[in-house]
Amino acid sequence: MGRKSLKDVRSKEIIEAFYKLAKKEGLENASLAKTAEILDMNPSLIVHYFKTKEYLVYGLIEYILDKYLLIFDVPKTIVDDPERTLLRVIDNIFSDKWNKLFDDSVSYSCYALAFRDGVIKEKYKNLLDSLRQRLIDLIVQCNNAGKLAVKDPVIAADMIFILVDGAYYYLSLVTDKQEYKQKIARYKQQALGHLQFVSVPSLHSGKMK
Amino acid sequence: MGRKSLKDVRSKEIIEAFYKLAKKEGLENASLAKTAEILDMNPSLIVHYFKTKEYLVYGLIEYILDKYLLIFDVPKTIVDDPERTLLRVIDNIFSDKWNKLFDDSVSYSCYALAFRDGVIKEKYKNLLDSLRQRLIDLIVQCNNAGKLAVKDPVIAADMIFILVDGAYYYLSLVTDKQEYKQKIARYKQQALGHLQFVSVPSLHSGKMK
Amino acid sequence: MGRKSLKDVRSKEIIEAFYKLAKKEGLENASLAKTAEILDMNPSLIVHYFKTKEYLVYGLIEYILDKYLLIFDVPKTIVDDPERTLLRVIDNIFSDKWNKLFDDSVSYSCYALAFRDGVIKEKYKNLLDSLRQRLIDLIVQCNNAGKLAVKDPVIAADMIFILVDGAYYYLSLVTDKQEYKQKIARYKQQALGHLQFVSVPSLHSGKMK
Amino acid sequence: MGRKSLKDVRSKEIIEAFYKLAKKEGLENASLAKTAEILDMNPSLIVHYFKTKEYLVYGLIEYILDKYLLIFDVPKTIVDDPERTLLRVIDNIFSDKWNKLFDDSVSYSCYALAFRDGVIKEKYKNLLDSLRQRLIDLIVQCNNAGKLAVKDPVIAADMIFILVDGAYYYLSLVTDKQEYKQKIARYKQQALGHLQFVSVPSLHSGKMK
DNA sequence: GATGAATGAGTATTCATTCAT
DNA sequence: CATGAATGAATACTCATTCAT
Repeated sequence: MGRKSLKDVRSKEIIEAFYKLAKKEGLENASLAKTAEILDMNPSLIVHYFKTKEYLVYGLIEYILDKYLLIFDVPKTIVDDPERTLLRVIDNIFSDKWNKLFDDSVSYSCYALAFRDGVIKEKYKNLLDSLRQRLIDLIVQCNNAGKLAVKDPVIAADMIFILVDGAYYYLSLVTDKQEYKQKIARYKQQALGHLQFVSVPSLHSGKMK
Repeated sequence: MGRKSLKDVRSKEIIEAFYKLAKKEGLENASLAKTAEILDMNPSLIVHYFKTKEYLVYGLIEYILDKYLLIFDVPKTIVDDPERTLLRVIDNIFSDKWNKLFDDSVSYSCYALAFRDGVIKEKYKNLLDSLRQRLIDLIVQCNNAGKLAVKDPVIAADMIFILVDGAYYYLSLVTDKQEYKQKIARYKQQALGHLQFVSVPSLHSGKMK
Repeated sequence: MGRKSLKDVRSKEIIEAFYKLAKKEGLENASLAKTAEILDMNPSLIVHYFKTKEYLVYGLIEYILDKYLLIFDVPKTIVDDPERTLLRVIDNIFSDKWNKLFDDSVSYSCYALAFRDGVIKEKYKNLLDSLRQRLIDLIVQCNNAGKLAVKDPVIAADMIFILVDGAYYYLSLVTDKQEYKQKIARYKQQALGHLQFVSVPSLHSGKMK
Repeated sequence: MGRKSLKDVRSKEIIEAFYKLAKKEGLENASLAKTAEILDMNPSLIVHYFKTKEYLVYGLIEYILDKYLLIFDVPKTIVDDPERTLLRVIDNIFSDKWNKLFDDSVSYSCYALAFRDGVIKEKYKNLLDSLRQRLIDLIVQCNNAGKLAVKDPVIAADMIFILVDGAYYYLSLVTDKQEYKQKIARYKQQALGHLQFVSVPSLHSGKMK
């Protein structure tokens, strides 16, 4: 597909610097000027690439939302086994690594923007729905393979994500490691409860990579 | 000696104007200057009462968090009946009025602040925990009254709030009224599922006001 | 003379706090508000005592200038011996203690004010002239006592103070202790050179307290 | 690439306006905003060139200190004659023009800053020392040319500048022209006294321009 | 593609001061 | 005597953006 244009490279560089900055100082304090300083470039150059700050924020949000899709990343070796894939996805969601992928402050700040910016709102809605859709697909596959007996995969997927979002909302405030571990395990169990396994699965199969 | 203290009155006035502004333009765009303009007062007067913007934000957050406790407001007539009270609280949580009490943008923006400000973080943690505690108390009362048979009220209360927070996270993006209604009903049902009613309660008692 | 009025006590308290503040943050950054905070009092109270900031500054300057007259403080035991008194005064001027009496930053800042404020200018002029006059008086006494043979006491006194002011101007920048000691000794010697002693005095007699 | 750099030109323009302002209203009342207004430019442009007010003050101090070196400016015609050059330098120092080069208020205000700002302190120390060094060099040249017989040029130069700084400290308060003239002449004579001329020089050669 | 000049609006905060109590 | 309310002007600085080169 040819080499990436300088524009793409630069743009990503800028977005990443902007994200880093937002992580450190809060999205509301992340400015073009500071971003440019980090990159040792002229602020006008950022404008050159993004036209306005608004577009840079859009870029940031896409950058963040893209990360969400990583929950569905599973080792190639299990990709053909829907049950193990599904379990691995659930593992991913409730893993530490997953939680660390996002900066809580930036995430909620971006989410807050959705309510005053239609473009952002749509991006988020699309993401949340496509996350659900992919989970639905997985459940259906498992159903078809006789591994699951989920009556309404749409509802099941929705309930699982409701659980996940509510779980992280609370967990993000929990500092005690023991408490955190205990609670996340419980939430995960609840999530699994929404999937009717035909036989008890080899739990945590995802770890066998 | 000294002039009559207007501190409480004025402070509340300012916080409310600040909140109104944040609702309209976003928390990150709500400034002391604009707030003062709304109130037709000098910006320095706000500083006189709040010292710095930070403290005004603290004030705002307390103002918002206080509203959360309104879920537990039930008519005096049912306050002695733990079962009806509990049902009414669940009704409150999933009611439209409740949802409208909060501005989503401001809520998530404030929540985002918790991750870079220990004081705010603590305020939120305290709130979320005291919400849970009050629900636990209610459940225990119902248990004692023989209306519920909840084995672990702590876990039940936690699970219900996880559900609520996750639910509103998603619902806040749902614009279609039909879809909204349908989903919220399902989430409510799930919440009720965490409470083991001894006999089927007269549902939606909350509507009897 | 009765007891000191509260007004005098308070005023002095305020001036001292203001001086302390100016020492720490610079005169240009010393404000009524900060001064009041140090004293844990209401800013309006300072205004109550001093009417405006200008008068507080006048107060500060008088407070500082009064300190200058301490050079002429000598032990009672030698006050009747003009030669020993004179030597002691010279000692005082070039002593460490003397130098530490003044904060350089505040001193020069105050002096700078003299050029845009007639009242301050006059205060300084009066001080510098009265310092000279007192030195003149001492020299004349010594002349009369046959200890000195200074032809023109007026010029001698003036030259000594010129030396002192120039010396401290430079010395205030010298951080090396060795260099400081060496230079101040030389300047003192120069100052003494302006006084024609009839017989070699017992040097540093001032230390014999 | 990039626009033509106006940095040097603009910076000087700004510093000069700032100095003018400080002369008129006092350094402590000289603000970026007022400076910008004088220049009919936006305050943020000053920040563009100086980053913070602190750096503008540094610029001002350098601007002032540079002026001091003008004492050593002598006509080309006498630059090869060390004795005449030296005399001319002494003339410069005690000339009216010299005195008028500096605004007393701004000078002492800047000097006051040295005691709370290491950078400024160093700048001043460097200046005072390099002034001394240049005078030392001149004296040594005169010594070598057999015009002077100064035993310790280092001390001589130091003493002369001590005299100068002390002299101007007092003179800046003297308003009576007659008194001023008389005193400055005396101080100059004292300064010359530190230089051992082998033969009586043609005094005031500096006036022969 | 990149830099620096320039703008103009905006920020939180500080200040001295006045006035009512 | 002392406090707190209130003002209005001022501060340094930041910001996103535009434009010339």
